[in-house]
Amino acid sequence: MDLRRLRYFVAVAEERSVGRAAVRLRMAQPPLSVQIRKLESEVGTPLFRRGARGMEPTAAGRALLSRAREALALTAEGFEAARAVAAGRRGRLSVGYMFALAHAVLPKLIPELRRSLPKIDLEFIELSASTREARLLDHSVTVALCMPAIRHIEIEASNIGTQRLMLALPASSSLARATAVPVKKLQGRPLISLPWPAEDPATSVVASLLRRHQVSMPVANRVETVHSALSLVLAGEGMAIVPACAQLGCPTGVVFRPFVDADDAIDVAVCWRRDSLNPLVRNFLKCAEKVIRQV
Amino acid sequence: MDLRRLRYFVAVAEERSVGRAAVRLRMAQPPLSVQIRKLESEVGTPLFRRGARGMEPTAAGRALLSRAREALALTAEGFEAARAVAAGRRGRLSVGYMFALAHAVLPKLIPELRRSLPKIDLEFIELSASTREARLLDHSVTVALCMPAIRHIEIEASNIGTQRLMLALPASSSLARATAVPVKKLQGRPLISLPWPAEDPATSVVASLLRRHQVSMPVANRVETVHSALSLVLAGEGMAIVPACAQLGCPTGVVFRPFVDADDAIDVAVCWRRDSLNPLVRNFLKCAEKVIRQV
DNA sequence: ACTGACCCATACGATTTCGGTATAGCAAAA
DNA sequence: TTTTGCTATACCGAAATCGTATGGGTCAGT
Repeated sequence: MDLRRLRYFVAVAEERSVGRAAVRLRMAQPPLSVQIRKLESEVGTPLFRRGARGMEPTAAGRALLSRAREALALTAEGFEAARAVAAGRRGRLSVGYMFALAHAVLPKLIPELRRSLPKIDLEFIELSASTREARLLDHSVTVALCMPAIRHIEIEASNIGTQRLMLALPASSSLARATAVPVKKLQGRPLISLPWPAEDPATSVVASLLRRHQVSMPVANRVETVHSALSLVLAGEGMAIVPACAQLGCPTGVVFRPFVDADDAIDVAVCWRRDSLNPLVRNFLKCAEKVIRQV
Repeated sequence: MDLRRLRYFVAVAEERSVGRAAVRLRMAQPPLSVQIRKLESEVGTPLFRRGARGMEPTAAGRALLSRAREALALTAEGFEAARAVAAGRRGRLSVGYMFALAHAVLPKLIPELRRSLPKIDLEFIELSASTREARLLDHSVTVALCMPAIRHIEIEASNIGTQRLMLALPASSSLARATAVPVKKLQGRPLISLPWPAEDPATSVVASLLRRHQVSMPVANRVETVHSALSLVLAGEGMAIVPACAQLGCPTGVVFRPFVDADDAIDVAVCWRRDSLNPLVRNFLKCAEKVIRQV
């Protein structure tokens, strides 16, 4: 059961001649003739009818022929598939993303991925900040789109862009009349807080913004997602400080204002397991960087 | 692209260990290790992650694995299919039959064929006497069921049984009152003739029967099939001398009577091209002989 | 009928490839 | 650290493969 013999067999069957098949296979005729006979003795039945004008496959030969062709194609495809997977052109890529980035990023990111990596098996899952980390660690997502990057010993991250922080507030609020708001004006107003690691000043851009301006805002609510925060803003529970991209797909009745005296930004990052040697991660990063630049 | 390497690869992937796979393949571990590395260099990418506890297929390895399994199964099946075709257990068998045999033979023959040759691709085509020969010669049917055998230089035949000749006549005929009819009584009565080769006395059993009894019957009509003959008998056009099996499925109003003084019979034969080395023919013959004995 | 053309089969020597034994190298468990 | 359990490398003998030379059979044309 040798694949080379099958290749020889297919060539002879197609050329209906050992001599012509030998030319096609770039080899001499006698060894090819020997291989065909070996195949026949291995199968246990003649595969060709020999005539003075060439060889004609028997019914048994035709039965083998179609399967031999398939087997050859299948192994060639198997090799190609292995190479494609190794190069990150194929495989399964599961992306955990946060809702806040959905409207801003996905409509550009997904077409770009489909274009440059057409054969991959792509899956997007919306996950809250806390579950993105867990799903990354248990391998149920390959990469995560985060703001900011997940900080964890087993997780590696790459910043692919930034989003300016803006104040989200009800359209009816008196602060909404100005096109930009001084940070000081937030003093004492209730804040809808997102689950950023407030303990770590380096990552909590909101906390450091307020601290730098010596402003304190009582936390009115803690929510998991930017989307939830905006709902509570609309409900009049308070204000939120969120990335600019949250404007897209935001309910009417909530308006966004930049700060007069601050242009703090939050990092947009792609995160993945440090031990994930999946080359798709690298290709995904390239696409994501290209897309984020355009946002 | 060697099938042996793929077999080795599948074994290693399944055992997740070169050593255990070597045991399964009944070979030593080092050459197996070499073959795996050769496969990897041929594909151009690592297929396993080597650890101290064994080998684990990479994503690329898994992509190849499923296709390698299929390719192996396909070639094994190809070999088996070729053997089955050679042994006549598989293939396409197209049977041309005459309507007169349909009711008597087919209900027993077809189930027997399906039972003893379950994998063959079976086709039954009703053909008139003249077309059976043509379709046999142009390969569009494999075998033909005939009464009597086709005589042709390229066609071989095997008699598998006989059918007694009987007189088919209208129930209203005066001759129908007796349970058996003397041949002499047919003198001068119109005959519905079938296209048997009247020129050749050896094959034309009807002509020889009449000649032996020195009886002559004017030919009222010539028809292609026994079925047509019976229709004309019913229509009062004359009488027909037909094989006994035509009684089955015969229209009411036509009765069959044996001859008092003759028990001539016509051969039932299976015919096939002399150059058709199709082993299915042999197996078909066995089935047909078994079935005809029971009729 | 004979001859030439064509094609497949066989023989044999040279090369490549493969499998076995011995052993080194390496990482995790004891 | 030592032991254990893997895989990888080195080398040699055996087997398979390929190329050249040649035999043998069939068909077509003279």
